[in-house]
Amino acid sequence: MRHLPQRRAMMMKKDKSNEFSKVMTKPKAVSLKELAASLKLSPTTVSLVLNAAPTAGSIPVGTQDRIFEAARNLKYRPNHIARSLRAQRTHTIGVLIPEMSEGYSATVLSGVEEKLLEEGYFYFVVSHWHREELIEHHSRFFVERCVEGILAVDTPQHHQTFLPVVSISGHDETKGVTNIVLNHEQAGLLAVEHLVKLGHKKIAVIKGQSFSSDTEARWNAIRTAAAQCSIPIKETLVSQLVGTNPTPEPGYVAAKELLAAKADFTALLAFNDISAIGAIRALNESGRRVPEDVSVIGFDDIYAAEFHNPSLTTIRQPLKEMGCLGAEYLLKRIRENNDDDFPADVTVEPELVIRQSTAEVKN
Amino acid sequence: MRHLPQRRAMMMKKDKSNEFSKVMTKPKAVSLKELAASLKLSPTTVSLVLNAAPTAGSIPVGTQDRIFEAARNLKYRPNHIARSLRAQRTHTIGVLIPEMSEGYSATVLSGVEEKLLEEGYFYFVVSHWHREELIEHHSRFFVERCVEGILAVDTPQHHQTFLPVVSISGHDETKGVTNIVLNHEQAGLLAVEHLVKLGHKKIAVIKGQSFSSDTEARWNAIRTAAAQCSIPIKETLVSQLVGTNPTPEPGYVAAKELLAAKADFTALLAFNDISAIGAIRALNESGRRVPEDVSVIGFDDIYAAEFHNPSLTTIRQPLKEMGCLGAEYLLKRIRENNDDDFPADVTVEPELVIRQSTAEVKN
DNA sequence: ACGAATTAGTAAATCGTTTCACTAAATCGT
DNA sequence: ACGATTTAGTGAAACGATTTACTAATTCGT
Repeated sequence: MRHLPQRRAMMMKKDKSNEFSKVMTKPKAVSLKELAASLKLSPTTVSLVLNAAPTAGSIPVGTQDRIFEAARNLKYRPNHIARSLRAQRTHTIGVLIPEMSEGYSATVLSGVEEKLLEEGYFYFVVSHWHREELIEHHSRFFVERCVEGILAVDTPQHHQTFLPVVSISGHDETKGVTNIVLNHEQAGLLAVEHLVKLGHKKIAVIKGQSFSSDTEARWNAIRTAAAQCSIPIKETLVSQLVGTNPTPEPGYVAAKELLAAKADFTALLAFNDISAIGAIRALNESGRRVPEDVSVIGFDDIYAAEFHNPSLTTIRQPLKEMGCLGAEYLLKRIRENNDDDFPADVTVEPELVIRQSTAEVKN
Repeated sequence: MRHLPQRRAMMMKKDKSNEFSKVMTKPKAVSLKELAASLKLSPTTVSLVLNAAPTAGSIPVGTQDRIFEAARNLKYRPNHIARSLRAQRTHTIGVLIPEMSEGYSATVLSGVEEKLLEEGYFYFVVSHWHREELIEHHSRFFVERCVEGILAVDTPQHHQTFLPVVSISGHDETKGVTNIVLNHEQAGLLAVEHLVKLGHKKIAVIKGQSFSSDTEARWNAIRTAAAQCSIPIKETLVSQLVGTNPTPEPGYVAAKELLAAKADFTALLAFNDISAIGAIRALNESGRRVPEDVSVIGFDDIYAAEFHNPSLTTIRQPLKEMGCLGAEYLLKRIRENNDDDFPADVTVEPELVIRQSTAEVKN
């Protein structure tokens, strides 16, 4: 009397797992051990064959085929966690970014993803919103999760880890960290020369936020380039982005400040495209047209730049490529784990993209 | 005589690990076993105490303190991989997105990230570029990596997995999948009513790409709303986005088509903000001003919308909130692993954001 | 003062792989 | 025909945690 209901229950369960209209009830992935048992072989043999280990040469082709077939039939998928634990390799890296929603990090990430997937790596992303303690906190989690390396995007270098680190648009001289950086001198020169060629002499500048890694380098490059062109930047024509708002709003505010100070300029060099967009809004509101009254040039060439109105003249950074490169160097470092003789810097070249936001100076 | 050199060696090693000029030489994370050994306790005890297991009540406070102190001193961090293997819980989920660089997915992701980190979860993201085989391929990798659930963003639902799945802006009736969706009817109504109130009667529409999950629902909603307002959409005033280009380019092309067909319209309902931006470009090029000659309304309210020129009137989708909600429901599903009685849909409300790209119809 | 309950732990199994060190049987060389 | 190779595998120990089921010593209740 006892086992009858039980058999019934079993059958119902089985039916259910075949029934398509019902949610599958955990088919519970098949393990190597189970696969081996079904073949009446040891897990060792199966593992060797499936991983095409050199030792597997001694296993006859017939057996190998049986193994492959069974693996396919039972839909065997090796458990990556177990494998990671045993092999002490997770094929995972951690990526630190300031925040996600604005185009810069996202574009870099698309490059990172492309390269990593090619090589069988996955990645965790976390945003730190420019908060020092979050950077540290997340780095620790990365270590706990056994990532094999860290990619820091526009993120100041914390305290050093024993993990390989590659930094994209970082400017830390921390020993052992490879920085993927733009040739800022060239970028500054391209921007300033472009404006000078158009006849501009009164050039205003919006510097980046103090926490942004590129701020200093870009500002220095612009100053140097301006000096070279004999039109040094006037102190009164310099404004700076403040706050962590990732929208064009800080650029808007910075331009408003310039305008409020009755600054006299015919061209504006914004820290990046996002802030250029904000600045254009401010200029328009004050009755100045871009580019007729003021030429505006941005940096980065994010997607929005091309389709903004007016479309943005900008100094293009190859963001996706930088992501690719960052991932590539990090993987290289992970593989050859000698930490020395890795380049401290890898430089990529900027490109002047001329669109509608700059024009010859009037009169 | 024997232990002296040994002590010396130990000291040197210690010095080296404090030396800042050298790259740290793999301090090799300390394991539970080592920590336990250093305390002359068993791993069991240490584990129990550190995890505040109920059984740990019987361990005297003094010992507990010793354990905590040693853990701090040796910088013990539990190995998440080992823990995952044993507990069969990875605290990781997989997120599928079409692609990263454009604002939509990135904004959703920022919501996802926020919620997940709160709950101690990390996530893998992968892009499928609208390619069916990549969706399947990545899903398999997710299973291999033992993610606890999958969040599909604007991604058609493949074959069913045994993993919990929550879909954001998906429209599949796959059993057991919870969809986070916009109230499309309301969205369509808001858009159409807004234009009608401004006096528009000749309304053109740019439909989304055929692969985009929202395309059909949005189109139906718009048609229904227009019919309700007694200004049915004319076939000749409908265009559609084509191609996977994530920039405004498809919108530009779609608008060009409308113009080439000499379509007569005073308002344009674009599939989303990105395509609205492209469409505005096309309209401007053909000499039509926005909003003076043509009113344009977008969908989504991505960051770019507010600062575009003209700023975009749009139907806001709470993208970040949808990300949050998606993560929340997925986690809920993971925790209570009864797969039934989960909502098939969770609806969020759209909001009309009036900016500069729409205006009263002329004459 | 005796058994019961509590205190303070520990040993060993387990999660799913990989891999090192084996072995038993068959084949080969001479 | 004998030892040496090769063939076709296997057993068991990792990897670093968690957890179940113990034990030995002490304290408690009566």
